[in-house]
Amino acid sequence: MTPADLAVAVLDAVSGAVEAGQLQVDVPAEAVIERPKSRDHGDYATNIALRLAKPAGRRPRDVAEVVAGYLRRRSGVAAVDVAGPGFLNITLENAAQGALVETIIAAGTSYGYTTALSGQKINLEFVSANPTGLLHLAHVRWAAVGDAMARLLAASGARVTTEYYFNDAGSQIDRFAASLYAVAQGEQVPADGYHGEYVIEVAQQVVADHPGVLDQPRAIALEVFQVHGIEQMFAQIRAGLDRFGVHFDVYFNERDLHRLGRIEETVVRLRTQGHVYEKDGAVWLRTTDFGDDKDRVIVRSDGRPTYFCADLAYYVDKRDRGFDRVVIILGADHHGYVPRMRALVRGLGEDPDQTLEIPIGQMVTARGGKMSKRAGNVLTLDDLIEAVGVDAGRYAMVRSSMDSAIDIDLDLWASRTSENPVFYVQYAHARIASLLRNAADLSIDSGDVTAADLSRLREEREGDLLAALGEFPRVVTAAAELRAPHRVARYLEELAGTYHRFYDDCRILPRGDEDPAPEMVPRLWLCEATRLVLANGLGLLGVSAPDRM
RNA sequence: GCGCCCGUAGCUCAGUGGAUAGAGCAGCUGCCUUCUAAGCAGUCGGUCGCAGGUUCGAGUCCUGCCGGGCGCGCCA
Repeated sequence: MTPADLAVAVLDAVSGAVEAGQLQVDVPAEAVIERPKSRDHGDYATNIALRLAKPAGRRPRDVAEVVAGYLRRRSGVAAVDVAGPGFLNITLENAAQGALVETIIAAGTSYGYTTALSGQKINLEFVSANPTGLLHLAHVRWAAVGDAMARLLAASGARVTTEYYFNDAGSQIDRFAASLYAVAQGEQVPADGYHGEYVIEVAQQVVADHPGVLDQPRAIALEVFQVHGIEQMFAQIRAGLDRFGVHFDVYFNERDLHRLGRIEETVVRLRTQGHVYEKDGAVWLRTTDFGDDKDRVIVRSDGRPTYFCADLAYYVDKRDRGFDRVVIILGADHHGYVPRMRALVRGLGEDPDQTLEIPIGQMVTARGGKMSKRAGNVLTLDDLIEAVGVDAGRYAMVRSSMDSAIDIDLDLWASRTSENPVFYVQYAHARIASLLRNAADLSIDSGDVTAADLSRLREEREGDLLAALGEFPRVVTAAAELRAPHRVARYLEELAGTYHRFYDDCRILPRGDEDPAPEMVPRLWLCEATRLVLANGLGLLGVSAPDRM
């Protein structure tokens, strides 16, 4: 019996009481089932009586007694106690608990997947770094978090498209081209230009690919450096993300918005809706009508649209492509962008609470390891991969809440010790894989899971492990709904610990020439179920689940 | 000045209004001739920044204050 099954049972009990006239209350849509921290409080607990007491006009403990009476009749439920202010503490029968293993084995790699978000078509944009530099730590964080989020949303039934917005037009690009040109000519990079060794490398490559470029007039040379410099930067960025295991469904070029007239269309649409005015030769959007703290320029006095204007057109384009939710992960250094974007959505006559979501992630720093000089004084994606590897890099980025600024200790994440959380989790997986190999070497046949006597799983540590495994689908759903992949990582760390404690307490394979214990087969299935959950969870984070370490 | 985020054990951080606030690391004490000790057990450690409020119940929600991070451009 899973917590979800139990929630249904609890609601059925409430319905039964209502139908029998013992309770006058609307049956709620959901019941909260939680795992009590203390084993004395049963396998599961629900606060349903506390929630129903007020609408029912009864004391919480009275409601609890009534519901408990019905719940006790449910098969699989061994005991129901009313405790404290009115909690129901529920103990399951061993067989009902053990049956979870069968559920997990049957679901296999899709255990944890739900339909919680089915019907939602979500566009998830992240990273979107300008092709004027290498990806640094903050970009890496959004890459890891965004990719995990995409996997979580998909696992919860949403249709997800991941997208990287590629700014290949505008003043930053011009500055980048000017920097390349200056370097190629052996001149000083302009003060507002780009620095770092990578600028020199790119400039040299452009010159190598286009030998006559420096003999061309300045305007033409700048164009060459711009087009091919961006091309190279973008190739490097994509290659790096590839190595990191992050693959976008769509790489969207800002240029296409210009080329296809989408920006013009958007300005016209906003003008028609009366949210636009002219001042000082520029075109302004009256975002203050919709909660922004100042109005925003969308077309500059020289006639060029602002980046913000392109962003508006991009949002409209996503909506036109049929996405009912536009999610954009941004760093805290861009959070000022949120109110104006929301204001725009209102200006278009849509409700930003329904269609737009901008999770803001706090900044990342790193210490330890050796710092790279290649990009100036910042740590790049490649530096991180070199320092700690892909698995540890991704895990380090994804295990903390986006709301927390993090400081990555490179020495810790590079270490192959228990200090390193990713090894702790991966080790549990490898340990199980090793155990299952040994079982195979001993020619042990576990048969079919449906034939195993799973009611034999009645040790306390077995119960703890079963309960932890039962939590997984809810953890995945919550992580998806709250856009909080770190919850999966924390859960896996707990699950790994619960497994290690089980392993320490419960012998599985026979020693020496002992005969196999009757618990052996059910325990082997319990191990396999745990291995599946660890592998599924790590998979959602984009981290490998090794069979050997 | 205004806005967003953070403040929880010595350190790094979990904790979608529920019971006695947790984990890892660091410190101390134990456990390997048999399934991976990259593990486990025990122990030490807290006015959940401060003060009010809402609630049967607040680390969690509201208000104010203190401290830190990040923003507030016809840059992104």
